[in-house]
Amino acid sequence: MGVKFKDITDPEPIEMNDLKGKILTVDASNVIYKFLSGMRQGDGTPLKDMNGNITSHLNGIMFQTSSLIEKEIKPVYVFDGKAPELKKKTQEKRISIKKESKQKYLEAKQSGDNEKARKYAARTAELNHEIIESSKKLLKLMGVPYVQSKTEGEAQASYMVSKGDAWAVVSQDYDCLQFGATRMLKNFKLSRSQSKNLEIISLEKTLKDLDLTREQLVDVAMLVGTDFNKGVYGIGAKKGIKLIHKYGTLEKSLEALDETMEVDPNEIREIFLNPDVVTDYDLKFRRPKKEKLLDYLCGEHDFDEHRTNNAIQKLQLKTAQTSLESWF
DNA sequence: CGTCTATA
DNA sequence: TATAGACGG
Repeated sequence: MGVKFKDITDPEPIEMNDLKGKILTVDASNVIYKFLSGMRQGDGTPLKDMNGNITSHLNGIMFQTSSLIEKEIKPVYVFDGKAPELKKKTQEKRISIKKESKQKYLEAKQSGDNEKARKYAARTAELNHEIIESSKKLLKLMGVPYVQSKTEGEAQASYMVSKGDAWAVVSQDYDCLQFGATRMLKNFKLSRSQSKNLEIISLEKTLKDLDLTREQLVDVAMLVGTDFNKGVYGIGAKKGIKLIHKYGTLEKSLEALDETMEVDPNEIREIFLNPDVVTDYDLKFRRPKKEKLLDYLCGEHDFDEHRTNNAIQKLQLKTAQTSLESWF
């Protein structure tokens, strides 16, 4: 879920058009999860091919990415590696919520309550090996770059932005700021109220507004609670900032509160400030493999040929231009 | 979630 | 041009 920093950031509105020509890093598990949970029919059943394979994620990746590239926005997908040990508790909690949801989904479906069924079905979405591998295969055929992180996708995606190799990270998760992303885009989506509430948060502005260093922001996060520690009961973002302003560090704040932390703060600092990242990534957009895409999506997974061809066209249009750009 | 279509 | 609904696989 990330840190609860909604109240202390000051996002600025931004238009989809302003992203023209920009490379954006996207936490792949994040978007794939959204496709898996959102792209369902009335009773909560996801999109499937005739063999029963789930295809919601392939549909989402294909049609979202092609539309972005048509708008000259270049998404780079960043896949999760191994999560830090400290995240175990957060992960276990998620698994138990998933189990509960599965039960409630089955109950609702049994009783014919479609609305409830759909709601709980969305929470049962699972990013298994097959989902991840099929997503990577599709991206490769599309000519869209992806990066396999060693650690958390969010950390790698943020690192690439901090290096200036990408312009912003697409995320709903404030962790990106602790990870050092200079810009994060919130409410990024294409359909419906597109760009209606698209927002950008600047790390520099955030730190300046709050009068904190990034190191101190991480300390505030630990007081509030992160995916890696529980946080102090009763301390939210605003109180956390006051404490760090007053005492300077997490340790001194804890001492003043007469509180202790269950884990070594330095271990969490390391996760946020010095994550194990890949540095030799390749962000080149390539020409889509048209025939293989048609084979894969229409042949293997029963996608509509006309719609698929349309999307491939959008990919081709821009890749032609982007490869041309690289000559200058 | 994202597309296309109907409707005003 | 903007919004609502049906559908995608």
